[in-house]
Amino acid sequence: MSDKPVVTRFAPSPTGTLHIGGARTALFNWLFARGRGGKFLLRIEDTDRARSTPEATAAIYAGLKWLGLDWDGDATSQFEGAARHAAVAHEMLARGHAYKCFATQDEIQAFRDAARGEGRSTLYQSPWRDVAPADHPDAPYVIRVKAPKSGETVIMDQVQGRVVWKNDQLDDMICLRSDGTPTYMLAVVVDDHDMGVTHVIRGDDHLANAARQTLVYNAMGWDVPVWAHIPLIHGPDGKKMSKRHGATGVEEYQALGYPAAGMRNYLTRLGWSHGDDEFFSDEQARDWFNLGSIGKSPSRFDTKKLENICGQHMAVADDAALVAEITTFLAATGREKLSDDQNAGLTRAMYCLKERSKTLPQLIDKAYFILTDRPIEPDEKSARSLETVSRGMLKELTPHLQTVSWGRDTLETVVAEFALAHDTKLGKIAQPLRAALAGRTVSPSVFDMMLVLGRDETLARLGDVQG
RNA sequence: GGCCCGUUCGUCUAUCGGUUAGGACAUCUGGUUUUCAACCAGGAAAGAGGGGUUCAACUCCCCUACGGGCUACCA
Repeated sequence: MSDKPVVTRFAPSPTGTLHIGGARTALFNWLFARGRGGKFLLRIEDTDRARSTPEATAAIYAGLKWLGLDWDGDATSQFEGAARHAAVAHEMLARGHAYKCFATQDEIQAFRDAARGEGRSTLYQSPWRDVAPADHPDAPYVIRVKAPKSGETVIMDQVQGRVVWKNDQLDDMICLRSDGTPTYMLAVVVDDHDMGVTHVIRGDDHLANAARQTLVYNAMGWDVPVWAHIPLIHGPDGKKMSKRHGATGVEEYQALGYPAAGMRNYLTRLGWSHGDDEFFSDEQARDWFNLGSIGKSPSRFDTKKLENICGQHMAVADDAALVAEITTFLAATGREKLSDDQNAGLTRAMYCLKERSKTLPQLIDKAYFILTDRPIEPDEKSARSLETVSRGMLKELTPHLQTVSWGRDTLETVVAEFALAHDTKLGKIAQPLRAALAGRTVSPSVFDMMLVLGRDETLARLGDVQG
């Protein structure tokens, strides 16, 4: 069983956007499969017709695509397998591992109320469990599994270890509803089995379900998959991540401009470790990822660390890839796309932009000088460094720039000597230069801007502010 | 209520019976600097509490506290 090719799956229910916790679950499944030459499948758990929406399904696809988590084959719909699920329920019935229960929901509710009132277990004990078919009424029924009354059910979990339940704690859960539709508990097992899933990696809110689902595997005589129940991601206050904490959906992080590579790295490291390694490539993540190094306790989401990791990824990213990522970012956030000239400029400037930004918006902000055309309209802050004295200095500096050879070293030398000759600090001349070139107080180095802009454009911008 | 899971610096984590309990982010102090980012040097910062087991426990066992999950004809 361990030498079978790995098959993992991500099985979200389409009732909202792709939650950050779901994204990490998907990521772990993807990493595990991709690192072992296995398959990563996507199944949409849409059996709850009332809550499932096509928009949510689209959001899940979009979120996974943004994160770069590609799945094998087409995504499947759980709902479409309803007939197959029902057939399995009836097969369990035929095998004597399930039974028809004619209890009404009112009867069950009354049982639970009474049980709770008396402090007994609220697990429903159906009176129909051992009733012969000949004595069945002609009435609506559900199909329940026959949970063993004694002994125990053991889950060997790659993250949680060995977890044991006394069988009398397991209820005869419903597999087929009275309207003939399958419940989630049945459908997951059938689908995972039919899809050949070898490793079920999911949130630990499903840990207890694993025991109940084992009943179905056993009833059908199917191999139980390898389990790995991973702890949930919490907000900064340790509570389950929710809207109160700010962004919860991956599309929000995309809109905030976190690069996907940084997001993957951060999410991978959240709850999983490989010694002291914090910053790594996708390739390393795939090679290193394993189930045994997943932590057992929930981890808190830390935006500061996310930013730090993202900054490191941007700094080493390929220039063209970053330009492409910015293009999709602008499109995804409904902003105007860049012109060919702007794209070319951005590409030329990328070397000095990427190492000073942690998010895409920060990078775009610093790229202002290359994305804007003359005449530059200085913002309020930068305008302050363009008073009379500064303008005079720029005017004096200009001739020097007309003749110098246009290279980083020579430019630095010229400006430094100019500052020295005027008995002033480099900063005193750099700020007005920055204001003239970028119209902002924050930008790349003035020398980098001059190089990227070129001599003509630089001189033109300097001329613009000299009045 | 019942069952199950968890608990190392503020945060993410390393450690898998013997360490001055390590790293990273954040934070603080210096330095560098042309703004931002970065960089260099240094500081502060942790084993929830209580019992065991052991020559030795963060590490194994038990109890308590706290946090979380499940307990649906939801997924």
